[in-house]
Amino acid sequence: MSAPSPTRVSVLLPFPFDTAFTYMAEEKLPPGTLVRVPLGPRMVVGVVWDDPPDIKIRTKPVADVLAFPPLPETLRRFVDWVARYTLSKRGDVLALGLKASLLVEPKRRAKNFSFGRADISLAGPDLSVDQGAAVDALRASVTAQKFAVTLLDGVTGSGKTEVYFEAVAACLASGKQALVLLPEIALSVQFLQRFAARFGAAPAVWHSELTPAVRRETFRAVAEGRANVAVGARSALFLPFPDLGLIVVDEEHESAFKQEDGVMYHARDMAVVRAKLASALCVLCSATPSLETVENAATGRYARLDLPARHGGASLPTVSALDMRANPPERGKFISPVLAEAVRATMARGEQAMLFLNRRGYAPLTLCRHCGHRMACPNCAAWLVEHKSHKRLICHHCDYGTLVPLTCPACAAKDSFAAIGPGVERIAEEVRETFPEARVLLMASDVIAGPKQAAEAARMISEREIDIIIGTQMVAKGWHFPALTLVGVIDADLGLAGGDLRAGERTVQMLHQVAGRAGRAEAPGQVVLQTYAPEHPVMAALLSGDLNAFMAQEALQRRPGHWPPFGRLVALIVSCPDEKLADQIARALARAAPHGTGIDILGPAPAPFALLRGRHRRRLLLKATRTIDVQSLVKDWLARTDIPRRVRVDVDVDPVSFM
DNA sequence: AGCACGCCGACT
DNA sequence: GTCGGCGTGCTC
Repeated sequence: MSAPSPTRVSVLLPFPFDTAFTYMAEEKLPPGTLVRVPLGPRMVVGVVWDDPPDIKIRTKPVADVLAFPPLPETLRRFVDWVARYTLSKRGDVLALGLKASLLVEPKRRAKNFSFGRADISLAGPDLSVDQGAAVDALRASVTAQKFAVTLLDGVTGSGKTEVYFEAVAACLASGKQALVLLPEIALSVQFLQRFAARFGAAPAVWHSELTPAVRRETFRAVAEGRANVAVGARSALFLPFPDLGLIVVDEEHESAFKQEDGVMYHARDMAVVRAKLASALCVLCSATPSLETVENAATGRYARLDLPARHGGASLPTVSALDMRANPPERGKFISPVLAEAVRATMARGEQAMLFLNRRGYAPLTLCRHCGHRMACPNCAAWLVEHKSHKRLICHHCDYGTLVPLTCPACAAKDSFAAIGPGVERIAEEVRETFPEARVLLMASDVIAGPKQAAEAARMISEREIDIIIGTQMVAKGWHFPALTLVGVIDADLGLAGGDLRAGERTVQMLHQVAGRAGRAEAPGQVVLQTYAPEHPVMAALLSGDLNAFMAQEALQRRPGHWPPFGRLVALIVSCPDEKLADQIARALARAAPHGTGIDILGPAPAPFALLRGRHRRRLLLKATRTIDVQSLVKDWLARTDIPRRVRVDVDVDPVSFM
């Protein structure tokens, strides 16, 4: 027996360093061990990493070894992988899971903490034949304990959730842990109730609004295996599951899975990687799967399960396009008389109607009738949006707010402002005028700010205290309201303008999801799309309900130019408070850009928000064929370009939003 | 990220 | 004469 002798250990710190630091330890510490180490004048928590320690550098000693299970190897490899893929620093990626969960010492332990220990002895629900077949297939995959990806494509209301709950049950029965990723946790009160009904307990929940104490307890419960199932937003991928058997990504097409700042990763894509590293099953669920996933299923990389019919005898809603050129609303109004009549008829039957407009506030533009001045944000290239509920003009990009001025700042005219265009507040106003007897509920993020309000809204609708719901995309998904039979889309064309690569795909997905709120029980559903372009392929797809044909058409358009998913994109966003300098560096990057077969450089062009939070932005796009290693290309590209410190270059691998 | 150091403007 | 602004650089 030899006495423990001091050794050097590599420690990755949750800060913007790509390299692990080397410290001196009393004895050998296995990789994954959590340690407290000195960093400059302070003490920080880091993780012993697998890199060889630096043998030359001067070291400080490890201060403390934390009593915590080592971070699993699969998580460490995942952190390395995500960093390499997104061109981020490994420390930044580590911080996604570690930050605010272990670094802070809570004053007291979390009260009423639920560990997320699901009870798998409870009986599952009665399933339809389709559901049963899908459950059997998923059970077989999850018990195989091998990496695989399955697309679960089910129409809205087909009971996808019940199906993947059975996959979760099978995973837990085999002694492994399960993770369910959802796009928005705040709205999942209904979801958590369904989970509790199936498993007899709430799952461990993970999202950005948790208090540090709850975060810490959850992190530990997952690491120790006491929590066997977690439900969370994208960063739940970085929880330290020692024995992960299943990842479900619900609403996999949702762009909310893409992190748009800091480490820019797509949680759906990284879920597949996490599953691969853990030899687990990954299930991607959607009624409107992304073209990426559809293509992976078509080429056989992913398995595919379909639920083509609604559950419990409900039928899919009928969809019609309302040509606004032939049926215009009254001057100053936005609801066509045809849609108003449909709302009236729905209420007369004692059913509920929902009007959807994906625009918050009262009016998206405030304009001086006298001189034409438009109220714009001083920090961003964006108009200020009037919010009557707050009596303010607000920038939706930086949260700048100001009172509506009494006189025009440009020409000093009094009371000269006109509200141009509708937001949901304005639609609510019109509805209250048109249907004074109706009980109206507005659902938008400024009114429904948290899970409590969302739950109360859901209760009011379920208990039939509401006749007409007006909402933004917050109402589009996940809800199940049996008495809701009419969905009216105020502006179906919104979102199609702008030439974004995925504008059509996104609009189809969102409107199909909203449409899916109608007629989920016995009473048949009806959807009315107000549009000025009823012949547009997006409308045609929604009318026919044949989304597969639409996606096939999308694929046909994207394939020849090697647009995603048939090629790869990397966006470089150059930003600087000084516009000239931003321009100059963007042009320097363009000159230094890589070239060769299969590589295209687009730009520099003003980024879609050419001014954001006081920074001028330019964008370059690298488009490459699938076999090209874009990460190395971009790394070298940045390395040979001189970038002054005041200029920031953000790299977005696989950008989703071009706005 | 955080913190120290450092060199220029308007205050007690 | 100092307090403090945040640009720059460093942390094993």
